[in-house]
Amino acid sequence: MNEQREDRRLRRTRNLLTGALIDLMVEKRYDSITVQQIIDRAGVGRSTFYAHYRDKDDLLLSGFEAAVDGFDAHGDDDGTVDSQIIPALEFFKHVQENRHLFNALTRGRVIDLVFEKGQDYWSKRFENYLKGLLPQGREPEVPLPVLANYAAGTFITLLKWWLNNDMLYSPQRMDEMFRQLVTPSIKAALGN
Amino acid sequence: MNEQREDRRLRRTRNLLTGALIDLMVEKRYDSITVQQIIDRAGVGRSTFYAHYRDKDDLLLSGFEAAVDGFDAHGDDDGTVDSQIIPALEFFKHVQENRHLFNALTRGRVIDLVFEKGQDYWSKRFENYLKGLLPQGREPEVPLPVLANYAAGTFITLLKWWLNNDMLYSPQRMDEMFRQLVTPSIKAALGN
DNA sequence: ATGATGTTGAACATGGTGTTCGCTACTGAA
DNA sequence: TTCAGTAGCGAACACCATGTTCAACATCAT
Repeated sequence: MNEQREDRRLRRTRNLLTGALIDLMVEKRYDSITVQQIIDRAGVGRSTFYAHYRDKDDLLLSGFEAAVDGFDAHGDDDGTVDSQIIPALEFFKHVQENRHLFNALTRGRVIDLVFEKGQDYWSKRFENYLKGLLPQGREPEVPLPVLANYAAGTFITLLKWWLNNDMLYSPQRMDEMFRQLVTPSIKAALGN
Repeated sequence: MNEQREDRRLRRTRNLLTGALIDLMVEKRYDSITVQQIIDRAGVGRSTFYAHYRDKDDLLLSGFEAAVDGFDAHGDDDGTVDSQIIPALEFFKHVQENRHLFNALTRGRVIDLVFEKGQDYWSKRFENYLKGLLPQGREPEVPLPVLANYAAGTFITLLKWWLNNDMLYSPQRMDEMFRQLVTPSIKAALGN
């Protein structure tokens, strides 16, 4: 009940701060942004900031988590090599919807940190998937961990390129490219 | 003549500082390293540090340039799709020889900055190369800029994986994998 | 109205940065 | 060997960002 309400002021303050940080990240490198600048831009008191967040990084990650919330892999199994494991289309769409945040992350040079986790996660899932796909007793031409890391890395690379080029193509096209690039290599490496 | 001499003390001090920074980067994140820690470890006076370098970043980049000096693409043309453009084997070898520095860069989370430049450079060269390779009037399935960025990105991804896994395989094997992964996709995208 | 909770901003302690300067120690050349 | 020139030293300093504390004020539900 009381937690339910959550006092609109709380949410308002957090939104102001997150918005100010994103604003600033569009303008300058993340490391060069000071807490003072954030609270000035947000019109929020200094102590209020520290009542909500431990430091600048905390604010950043909270904002990011909020934006990623509500995103969960759907796993539409259409039979191709990788669709369930790396839900590329879903993710491209999601990034497009939150382009403001992701652009800021890119400019602020924090995107690497964020995507690193994603790459690890997808790489592991993909490796398990490939393990099941490989015929018994057969050795792939490229070791599975490398192969999995390659696939996840390609996805991240495409995502970065897309963000750095004003999302020139549609999410559908990007997803298509991802598969066009990764599928031949995977098939060749697995030996069929 | 006078520049030739260069007082051994100068070089010694610089080596001490670079070494201390690398030492520290092996232990902790780059941003958490202070100038004080560097000069303590190096046994060098504070003012001496600032006489040589403008700041921490300056020291880092100088050290990196020094290590990359003496490396230049050989371009051994053996007829496969990419050997001249991205001299992967040469680079894997070079990284292995300077593994100390590259490991430190990786742990210090600065590697992204350094490789970003490399990826841009290779991507552009590769795009030009592919442009010449494509039959007149034919459209590739994946746009050339994306394709080039993909190839350069794959190389960087492999390099990072290699560094993060104790250089498990030989430079020759890594080079081989790079080609096994990239070649099928390139061929498929170019339509042959 | 009242208590609970959120906000404010000044003041403060702390710690890193980069500069200055008088002194010492070493170097290479004659 | 001598000596002028150069490099290194480190204490002291001004500056600035961080994160904490606190007393006063604002807002809301009941």
